Amino acid sequence: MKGKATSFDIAYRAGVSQSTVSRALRNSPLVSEKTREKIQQIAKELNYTVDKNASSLRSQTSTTLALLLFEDPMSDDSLVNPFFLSMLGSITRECGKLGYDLLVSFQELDADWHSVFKDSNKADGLILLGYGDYLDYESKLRELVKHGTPFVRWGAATTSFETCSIGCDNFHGGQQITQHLIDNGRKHFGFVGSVHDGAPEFRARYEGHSEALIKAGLLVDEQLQKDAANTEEDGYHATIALLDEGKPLDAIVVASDLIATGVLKALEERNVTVPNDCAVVGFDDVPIARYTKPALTTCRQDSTAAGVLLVDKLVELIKGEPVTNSFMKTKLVVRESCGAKS
Amino acid sequence: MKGKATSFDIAYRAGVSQSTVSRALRNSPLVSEKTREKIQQIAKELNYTVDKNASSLRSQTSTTLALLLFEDPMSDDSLVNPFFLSMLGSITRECGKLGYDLLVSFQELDADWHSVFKDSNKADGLILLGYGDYLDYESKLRELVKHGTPFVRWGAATTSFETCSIGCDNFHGGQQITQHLIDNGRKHFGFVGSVHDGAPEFRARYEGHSEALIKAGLLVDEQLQKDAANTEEDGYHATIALLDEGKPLDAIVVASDLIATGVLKALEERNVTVPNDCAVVGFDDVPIARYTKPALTTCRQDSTAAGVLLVDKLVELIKGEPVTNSFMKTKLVVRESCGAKS
DNA sequence: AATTCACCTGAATACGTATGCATCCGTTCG
DNA sequence: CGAACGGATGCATACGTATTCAGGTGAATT
Repeated sequence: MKGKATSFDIAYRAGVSQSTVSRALRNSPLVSEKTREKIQQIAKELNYTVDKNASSLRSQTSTTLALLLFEDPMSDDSLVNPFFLSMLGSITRECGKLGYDLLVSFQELDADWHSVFKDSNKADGLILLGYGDYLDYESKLRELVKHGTPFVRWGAATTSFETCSIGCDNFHGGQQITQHLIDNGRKHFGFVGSVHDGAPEFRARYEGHSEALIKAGLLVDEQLQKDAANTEEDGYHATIALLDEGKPLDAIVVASDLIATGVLKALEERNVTVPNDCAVVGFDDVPIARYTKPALTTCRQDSTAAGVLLVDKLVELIKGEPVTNSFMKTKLVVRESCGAKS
Repeated sequence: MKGKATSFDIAYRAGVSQSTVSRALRNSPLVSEKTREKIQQIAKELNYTVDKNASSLRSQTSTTLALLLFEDPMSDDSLVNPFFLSMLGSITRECGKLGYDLLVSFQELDADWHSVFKDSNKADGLILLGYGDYLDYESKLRELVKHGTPFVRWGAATTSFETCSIGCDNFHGGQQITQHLIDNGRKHFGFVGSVHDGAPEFRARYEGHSEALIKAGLLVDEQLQKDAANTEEDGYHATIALLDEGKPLDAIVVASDLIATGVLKALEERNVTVPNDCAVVGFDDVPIARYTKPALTTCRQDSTAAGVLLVDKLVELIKGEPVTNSFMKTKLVVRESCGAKS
């Protein structure tokens, strides 16, 4: 026995043909129980493993999913959006459970990722992760569809054509968390997070936020909405700008927890007490949210469930089953920064 | 042109043989520059991608690395050790840079992961990530070595046989951070983190810690060392136990940041002010460390550099180049919890 | 006893690429 | 002028598996 054992080695030892070995190992009903057991026994003894490349080549299916992470190229340190990271855990586990391998990679927005993975048979399907609707993002999705490549993505559904999107109801979340502040007597609201050219998720949250204000008969002041990309620094600067407006302010709704950390920093620097002077709420319920100075009240997206759902739906797609978009409920997590507990 | 384009399709269009196409696409010097350009041109037009399975099967090399994460099976929520998560980012990026695909998976400790990945030709080499020296961990490493499977791991070097380990100098780190507290006048030390049957990393940190105490002529009281696995909860309970000893205590050295969050929680509950009454220091410099109530003074392991190093070394190993263990310096990060800034 | 049938098994082939070996052509050298 | 040679290409094959198709056996049916 030199080199790795092949199905021929097993066949020889079992006194059968290679075909039978292949069938036995895949639990085909075509092979009798007795020979199957014998073959599987020998396979175990030889420490045999099916050669993935040969198997995939022959069957034209790789039993592998590819997770593509899109990210702001600027943040070239290892800092990845913590929300996506925590999804990664459950995606990985779910893949393992279903017997799929998982390929992980970062993708530049301008690269031709849309053809590489499927054409090269590296993966049977794609999981797309990343905030934002970048310039040619949608055109590439369209190409995937045309190409017949199975894929799922986290985020808002595209209305223009059929894809499988899984996301949380950002509009409702924005409404929910704003309503909570209103219920606690807050009246003068600011909003920090890009609304104009950023991620559509942020926009939806803002719209939900505005809706809640309007319903409560409160003012929506566009000057109190400050853009911020999904970083602590942007949150800091946006908040400084917000405070410099000099208008009354007793609550800030922030588009993400990560941004909110910067908001808190700015408020502390300006000696604005949270939550007494001003309430702050985030979005995502990232691990850090529990540890910020006043612990952050936020709107949880269940990343674990999301990861599982993404994988399950993708596998269904691959198997040719019809799949629909799916939206998850957000859940209000009340901590200290909203002042509701005092 | 039905289905995906193959090298034969290109050959036909270029008026050459499939062999020449294969060579041209791999930039072999055997093919003339003119035909090479022509072929690459056609390949681009056809949106051709090399079939990974066929290529790997033929060449017996997959240009893929596998990242195996070992983890306490108990924590079945998506919570992964944040330190490893942050390494994942740079590992992924470095793989991309070197042209390798990356396969990510969690592994049960008892599974036969040691044979699966290499034998099945899924990956050319393995990256092993996870604290701890579990029961048959070393015996499996031994098997990998015997098998000739290239692999690298994060952690302390095994002395018993040749492997490529990359880690930080935990002993030095423990010394360093303890010395810092001593320099700031602390005299009565506790230590929280498993030393007896846990991860060897924790033990090394404890030993460095003890060494610093001894050199300074301070007491090492074994009753003030409390075991804790790498979770917030364990840190909490260990600290309660520590306080219940009733001995004087003005500094706690903690084996990891994650544990330290639990330590802080316990101290707050018992109305022990940090850092005035008692200083606390962690280890790792996890993202959360910046956000704990008094921001955590800690000992940074440069996870970005570590990830790059792991990948680079593994690729060298795969290419048959000799590789040595490598240890990274730890860096003291002074924040608020040690009291040095007041 | 001849036919059918169900149940297993084996022979042969295809998946798409990479590579050792043979070939071919034009050039240079003795 | 024939031989030797180097550069560029083609031919044929192997990588290890999955699957189609064609047997082959024994039992059951007519």
